[in-house]
Amino acid sequence: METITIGKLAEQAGVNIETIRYYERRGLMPRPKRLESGYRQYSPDSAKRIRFIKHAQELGFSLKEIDELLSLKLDERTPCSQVRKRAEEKISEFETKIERLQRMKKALTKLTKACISNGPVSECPILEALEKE
Amino acid sequence: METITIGKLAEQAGVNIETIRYYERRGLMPRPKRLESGYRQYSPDSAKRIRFIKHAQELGFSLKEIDELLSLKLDERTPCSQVRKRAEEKISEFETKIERLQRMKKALTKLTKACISNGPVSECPILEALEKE
DNA sequence: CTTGACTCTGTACCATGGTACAGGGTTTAT
DNA sequence: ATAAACCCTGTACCATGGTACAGAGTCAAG
Repeated sequence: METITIGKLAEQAGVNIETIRYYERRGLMPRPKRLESGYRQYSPDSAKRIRFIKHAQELGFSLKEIDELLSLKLDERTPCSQVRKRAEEKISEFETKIERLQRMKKALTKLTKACISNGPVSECPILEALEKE
Repeated sequence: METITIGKLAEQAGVNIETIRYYERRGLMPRPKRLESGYRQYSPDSAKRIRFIKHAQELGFSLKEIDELLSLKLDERTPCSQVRKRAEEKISEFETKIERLQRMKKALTKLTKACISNGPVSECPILEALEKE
């Protein structure tokens, strides 16, 4: 199994080297094996984890929340009921976000249509989009 | 038309007074009319705008991006083609976010099912969720 | 066997998005 | 008419999520 250095990993994941070390300090990336020199060695799919973090941030999750998401897994130490409860909470957060994004999308779609047809549209249509709970 | 003070507005919108003044400085909230005393007067639906900002932040938009969203409207000064182009860009951003959230949701749904049935599931299922572009 | 590109730790600094006074004026309820 | 509860501006501070050195060691190509 070949391994890569932090520089390569940073390149592959599209982030700064310092960001990876920062995630390690925060506990978001596991502490990797080291060479005798102290150099970190990563498996190439560590990049997946970094990209996940980056994407989740773009969806409005904090690093703390992302940590919680990444910890959601079945193992011997955590009772299934607890895993399920936490997963279900997250699922409903996702649903709320999806709905809001869909409303925003709809509002802007309406705007582009009004635009083409020179039809009427409210002053700032997107503003209404997230209103009704 | 009745108006409200900044304190009432903050209460209705569920934010700190200072946050409203901060948004005003940032240009996210329009500068309101003032009483002779200097007190800001808001219309009650200013709260809508604040809630929009808060929700959009939860969806991963920065204040700068939110400003752009709020400026997307038809008016005399902006050519329709430009409004449309910008709206379409935003729409496709929304779509990317929606898709990613749906993948994450699916991954966790799978986890909860595996959980109930004691079925197999990958070590960290959510990690795969945002992978394939 | 050296030179350049890499890595290490530690600490300092930065941008964003607020939040918290201080010091002063205003409004309102009693 | 006076206290409590507001509001004003200005400036300082804070948390989060990085980013940037400094000073020192390591690796790999010529």
